[in-house]
Amino acid sequence: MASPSKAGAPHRVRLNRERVLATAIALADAGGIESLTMRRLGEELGVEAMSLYNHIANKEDLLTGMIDAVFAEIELPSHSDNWKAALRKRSVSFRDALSRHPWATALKDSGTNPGPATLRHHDRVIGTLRNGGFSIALAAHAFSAVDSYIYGFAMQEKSLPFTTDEEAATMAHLMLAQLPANEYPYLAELTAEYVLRPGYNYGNEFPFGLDLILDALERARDAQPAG
Amino acid sequence: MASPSKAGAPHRVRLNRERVLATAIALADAGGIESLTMRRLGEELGVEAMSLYNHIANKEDLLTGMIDAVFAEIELPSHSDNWKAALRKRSVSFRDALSRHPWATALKDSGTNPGPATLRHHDRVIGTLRNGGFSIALAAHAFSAVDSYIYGFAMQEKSLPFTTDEEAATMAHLMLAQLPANEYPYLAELTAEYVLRPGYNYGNEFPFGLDLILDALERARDAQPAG
DNA sequence: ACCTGAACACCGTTCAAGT
DNA sequence: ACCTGAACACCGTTCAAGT
Repeated sequence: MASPSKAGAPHRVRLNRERVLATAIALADAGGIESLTMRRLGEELGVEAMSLYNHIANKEDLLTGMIDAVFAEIELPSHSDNWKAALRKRSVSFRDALSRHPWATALKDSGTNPGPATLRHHDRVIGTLRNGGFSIALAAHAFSAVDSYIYGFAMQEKSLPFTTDEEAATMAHLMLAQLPANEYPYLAELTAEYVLRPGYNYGNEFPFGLDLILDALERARDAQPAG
Repeated sequence: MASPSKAGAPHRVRLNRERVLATAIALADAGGIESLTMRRLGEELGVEAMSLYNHIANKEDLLTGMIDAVFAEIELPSHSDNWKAALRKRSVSFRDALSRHPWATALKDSGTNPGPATLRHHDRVIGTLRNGGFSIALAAHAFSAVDSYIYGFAMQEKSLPFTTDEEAATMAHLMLAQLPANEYPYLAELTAEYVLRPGYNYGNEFPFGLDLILDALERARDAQPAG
């Protein structure tokens, strides 16, 4: 009544790039990246698919924008923390973001240019290392090592055929039953005695590798010739 | 002439699953995974797309088979080497395989079941760690850490918008020119003083992270309570 | 047993036409 | 300036029909 729009008429909020990106991300989160089509995205926004092209150049532009929006969610390394604590916090935040948006892991494809949030993120990570006493070369090595680990972990986590603990147990039981134990003895052992333990969750493996790498980087940093 | 097939008639080799998989892999290697369509694959094999369904269940089955074929290319860890040397060799071989078939990196999607080559590979890696003195839990940690790093590295490498050194230099110059140096100072520094050095190649970063992780795993192994 | 042609329900994207 | 309907060139997959 207070609204100037006619009663019963669909309250159509003006379309813009941000709303298109946010809705696309929500669709990909809910149904996987393969469920994100221009027609479905239009429908979700109460508009024909063709209207989307007034706000994005094409589907690749849409995907690039979605990736940059995910990077914008990552907590930047704090200047007040020391490099290791700062990098650890942002790494956990990075992995959380990839966990919320699993499709982002595989989408970093060739030719997709980094957006502003991505560039800011990279700049801050490198800055954290440089200010923490890393040489340029060692900072480049460290950046590559940590981010490779995070991306790869997120990808492996995504490729697991289960998410909850109960599903994992069911799945592992099933796999174990199918695995010829004499053909894959070590896999069978690991599944039976590790994966099938109550409370197992692959996600819990993340901190081990992260701290392994951060501790090793600290040693490499300390071993640098004094500059 | 010596052939029993009629002159001029297309020499049609009998279709089978292996030939379908091999041709699909060649197509994906050459033109990217998005260029692999059932119709194009049929054409390449001299057959209508519909005929493929006599040898594969559907496209997902095709992709699963392709992934397993990539795993079959990876050098299994050798029993004669010690765990570290064996794991290092297979890790380099793993990365090489992902480098030859970049599409395989992103394809490990949820729901895709591991094939026999994949299972054998996993079994041998875990076996190498167990025989090298790793507890079950530490073997699981180590497996996750190393393979996450390899996958993530391959993905980052794939997402670079260049492959050769000259392309990299051109690209970096371009990026540097576009980067507002006062907005992304550390990124600008790293690009100017590291990436733009002659001979830079992101792929060369691989051994640093790999050895960082393997050395750290050795320390973790040695720190285990004697069993 | 294997291959094919036609058909179905989808895609991303263009373009002229509407308001 | 933004939205739409019709159309184009594609997809994966089914099914009955051929050999």
